Amino acid sequence: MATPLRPSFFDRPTPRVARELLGTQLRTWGPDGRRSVRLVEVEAYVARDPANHADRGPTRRNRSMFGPPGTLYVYRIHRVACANVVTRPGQAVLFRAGAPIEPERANPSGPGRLSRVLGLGIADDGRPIGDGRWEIVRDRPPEPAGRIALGPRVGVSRAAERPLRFAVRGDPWVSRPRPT
DNA sequence: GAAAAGATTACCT
DNA sequence: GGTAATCTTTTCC
Repeated sequence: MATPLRPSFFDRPTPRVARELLGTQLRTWGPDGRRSVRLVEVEAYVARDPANHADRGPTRRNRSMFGPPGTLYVYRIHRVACANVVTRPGQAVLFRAGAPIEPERANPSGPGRLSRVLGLGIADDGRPIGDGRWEIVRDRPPEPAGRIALGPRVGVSRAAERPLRFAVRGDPWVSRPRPT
């Protein structure tokens, strides 16, 4: 009983969407078939947030962040692609880590490795959820609040103190540094 | 047009 | 734990 998340799921406050994404399955389809991970770590990028790529309005890089809820936002940092899902205009949730499902031996711990495992790249920027290329499904109840660790976001130099990182407490696939 | 910074990762000691 | 790799986007002059 796997329920695909619809665009309306994402049209809610970003931190709440982020929290509820923990434990869901993120799936893609590509030349090598289906790839999937179970999300164990995400970060919220919100309004009036200096760490948010969209904080200074639309640019070429972040234009997909102003698309409808459920839009995929992929950007490159150094040599790495990182994937997000848009919630409300100019806000998104970054997929930081997952537990491997398909293939079992993959290492999706870290936003770059997660995108790599799923085959997501710049070419996928702007794709709507459920378009046949990617989807998110819920196949188990949401993680209870007591099993979620909150902490500061990783690698950001501005608004670094805001607790907008969400992770499944104690999960071995959560990336470093592990939140307490 | 030039320069700096970066939502990272891999590999070093 | 620290740092280099590496390259695109953004920002500033």
